[in-house]
Amino acid sequence: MQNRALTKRGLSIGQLAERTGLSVSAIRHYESEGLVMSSRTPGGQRRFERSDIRRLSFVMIAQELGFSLAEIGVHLAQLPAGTAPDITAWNRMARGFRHDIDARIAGLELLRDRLDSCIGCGCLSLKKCALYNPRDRAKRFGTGPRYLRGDPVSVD
Amino acid sequence: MQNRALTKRGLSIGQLAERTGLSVSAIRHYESEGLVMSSRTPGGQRRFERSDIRRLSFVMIAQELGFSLAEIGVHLAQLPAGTAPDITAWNRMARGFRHDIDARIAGLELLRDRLDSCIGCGCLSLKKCALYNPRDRAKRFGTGPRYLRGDPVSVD
DNA sequence: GATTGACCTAAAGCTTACTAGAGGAATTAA
DNA sequence: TTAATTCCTCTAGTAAGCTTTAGGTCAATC
Repeated sequence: MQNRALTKRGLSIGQLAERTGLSVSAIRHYESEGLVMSSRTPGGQRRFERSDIRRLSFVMIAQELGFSLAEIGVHLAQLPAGTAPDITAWNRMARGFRHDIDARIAGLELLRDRLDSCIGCGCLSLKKCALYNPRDRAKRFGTGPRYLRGDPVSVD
Repeated sequence: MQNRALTKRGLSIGQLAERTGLSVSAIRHYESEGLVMSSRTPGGQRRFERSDIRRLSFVMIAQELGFSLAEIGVHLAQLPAGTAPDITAWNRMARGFRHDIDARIAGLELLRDRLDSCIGCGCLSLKKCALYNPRDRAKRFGTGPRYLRGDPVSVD
């Protein structure tokens, strides 16, 4: 099978995998999660658009930034599905995403600074420490169940 | 059972849970991962030190910053186990941790800036884009399998 | 001394993000 | 046309970080 050629209107899942560096199974998974869509050949095989390369590249970048697939999906939902989004659509989306990134970084910096002034200062009392104010806690990254309680916590 | 009183030399797991805001099961899990240690009563129940409150608080903070339990364990391993660490030990540990936080934030900022100049600029070509240089990719946060290939990726 | 609540262990379940394998059909190169 | 690929759909498994449940024990109070 040729690497470069488009398989008669559209990319096969294998070609898309090669272009993005993702595995075939990962792409199928992303499709099942609604991050990309595909049409089907009469035989039932997936065909993707060229613009899906960019879509999936965005997914990879956003993941590296610590966003979950669900969060990424929210942003991608702003782009037209099926057709190649134009510059305006991409830019609008990118701006919204950048906003989220900034918020995430700001949250990290805040926690870092608080850590500095609480544990780093040597007081060790942690009493009334800003770090333990649950209301201000930055949202956790990563996956898995997070049943962190919002209850006030007493620390010596 | 009294909330405030120490259960005859040491905190029970329930008391520790109450003080930290963690669940009992989470603390048991952390112990199984080596993040805290406990002694046992003649009857087999766990007893923790007061200093474990701070230890677990540190775990919570570090998690919120996006570190895995394994990574957190590496930092905590520098503190003496069983006894309350002194200010010097805490500060040494906090400095090392702060270094990791800074690295993490720097990585995020780098990716953010690259996103700006690649997707955000409107060029949409992504050709030779710095973001797709796998060597520079920041390590992903979160858990789960990451089989991101290091192969060069071709993007239209 | 009995009851009640806290605790114990061990095993299984849940979520996210995938991978791997089985069994079979569609494409494509020769 | 045939053989080699690639692709398809399930189903099941993996890792991290816990929770839940089951069946039973300990400890503090009435």
